[in-house]
Parts: sequence; structure tokens; C-alpha cells
Amino acid sequence: MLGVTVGKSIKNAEKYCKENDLNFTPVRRKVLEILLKKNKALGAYEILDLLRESGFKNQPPVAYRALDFLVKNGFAHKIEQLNSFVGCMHPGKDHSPAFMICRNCDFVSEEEAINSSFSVSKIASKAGFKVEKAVIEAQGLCHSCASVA
Amino acid sequence: MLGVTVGKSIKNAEKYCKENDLNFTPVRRKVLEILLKKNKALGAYEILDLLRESGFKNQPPVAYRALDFLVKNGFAHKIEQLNSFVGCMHPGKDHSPAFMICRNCDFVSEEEAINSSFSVSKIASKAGFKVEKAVIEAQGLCHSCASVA
DNA sequence: GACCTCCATGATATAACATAACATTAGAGC
DNA sequence: GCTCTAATGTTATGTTATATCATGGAGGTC
Repeated sequence: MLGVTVGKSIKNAEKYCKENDLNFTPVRRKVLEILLKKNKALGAYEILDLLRESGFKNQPPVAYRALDFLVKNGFAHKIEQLNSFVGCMHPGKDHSPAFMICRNCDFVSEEEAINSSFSVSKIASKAGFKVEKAVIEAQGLCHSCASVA
Repeated sequence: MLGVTVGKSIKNAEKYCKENDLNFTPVRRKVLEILLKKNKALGAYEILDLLRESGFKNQPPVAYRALDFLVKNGFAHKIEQLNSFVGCMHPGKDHSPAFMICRNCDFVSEEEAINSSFSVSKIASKAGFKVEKAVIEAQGLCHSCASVA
């Protein structure tokens, strides 16, 4: 079931790349697949290990380059607080994400943050600041972990 | 003029520590002073260099320990996107900061983010997520840099 | 005033994260 | 086939952060 979703997302990414003249190479595809399958934040070196298992080269630049590509084109996001990366749930679409990071199970959910980032813009303009990019990351407990605790 | 403000902030920190049974040691004071004087985001290793110039020991743990103390007690914040630290403009007071990071001049301003973080909480509770800490960081251009460009 | 405990610091080493720089290859267009 | 460009291969190194154990110093307690 999850597999189907991942497959679909990959197909979408492929389509998007074709339409936008982007080169969706094997490593890039593999890294995206890894991120989507794991469905949690992964460090570059964890990704590197998984790449090696799949027969790819495993020097750091391999992972970082693929991640750069994915992040730049909206297929993945960097979670700054964790120095790690997550696959994006709705790439291509213009969006301003807010991340909810569970400190217990490491699960990261991506929410749409129109309202938050609207407030951020409001605060910013009051300060005469021109926002180009906003990072919103909450740490805490996800629903399942909160109910267990 | 700036010096006076810094001095005042240090005094406040000292007072706060006394009242809360915290140990405001020389390194900790010095690091806070550095952060406040520079009035911008500094990496731990930059701080380390400045500490050495003032005759302190300069192994990484020296800086990181002092920074941990300052961050934990609200005298400084970590800017996740920059892996660096800024002094806090109103320590002690309970607040939810949002940072505006100028990509041109590196200046970081701290704004109060009640509204934003309220929105974050709203998004979070819709997702069944319990927020313990929210990181809000905007990148862009500050007033002066925007008007020059 | 000797002992103990706690917290901070000293010191060494290494882990974890990220990029610079240059060589090589592969595909697209001519 | 030649050339240009984008991607990948490869080596090395830079940057950020922490683990670990040793030492020191202030305050309490008998």
C-alpha cells in the first residue's frame, strides 16, 4: 500500500522532470525512492549507506549532489534541526511547508503553512524585512507517541 | 552607545542568574558578551577564536558548553540554518522568537512570533501533534540591504 | 580540617556533517 | 567525429559537534 504511493510519487517526479527539462538520473531517483520509502528524516550518510547497498557509489558528494537536486526542485526538504532530509509529499506544487518532528519516533510530517508563513511575512514586513524563504520546524510528540506517553 | 546596552544586558543576565541559582562563570559571561557585541550570528569556532584572543582556553568544548548554557537559559539562540548563534535581546522573559536572517549582510534580527507560533500550534493540533519548541527562521534581505539593491 | 559531593573546566580524541577541486564519462547538437 | 555541457567519479579536506576521562574548586558535613 505504501509501496504504491511511493511508486506513484516517483512517477510524478519523473513526469515533472520530463516537462521541466530536468535530468531525473538513477541516483537521483534512487535517493528520492529511499526518502519516500523510509518516510522519515535521513542523514546524508544514512542515505549513502543505503545507496551502497543498492550498488551505487558511496562517496559523500554522491548523496549531497542528489539531495541538492531534489531539494532545489522541491522533491525533498532539509530539516535544519536534524541535519537531515525528507521526501516531499507534494513536489512541484508551490508550497510553504511546516515540519512537525517527533522527538520520540523521528517521524516528520509536512504540513501546509500558509497561515504561519503569512504571519511570518507580517512580522517581517513590520521589521522592514523581505522574506525569500521561511523555515518552520516544530519539535514535539506526534499523535501516537503522545498518546502512549 | 552600543557598549552601554551590552553592559546592561550582561548585568541583567547576572541578576537573572543570581536569582535563579545559575552559575554565571567567566567563560559564559565572555561568550555572551561576544555575542551581544558582535550583534550577529557567530559560529562556535569563531567564538572560540575570540575567546582565545581574550586569554581563554580554546578547545571546542569550551565554546559549546558555554553556548549550551546560554541557549538553555534563554541568553542566546541557535540559528539552525547557519549553524551559528546569536545573543538574545530579552532573556529570561518567556518568548517565541522568529529570526530574520539577511543573506547579504548576515545580520540577524529577532522578532516576537506570538502570531506565527500560534499558527504553528494550530497546524500542529490539526495534525494531532504536540509542539514543545518551534523554530521559525526567515531568510531574505534586511531593510538596508533591500533598499540598496 | 579532612572528607565528600557537585559542578565546571581542562584536555584529548574522534564523530558527524559538508564541500572543494579536478578527472572522467556520456549524451545532445552541430 | 567534434565540441559543449551536465552529471558522475575520486581524492582530499574543511567545518561542526560530541564523547570521554582527568582535574580543580566551592560548599556542606561530620
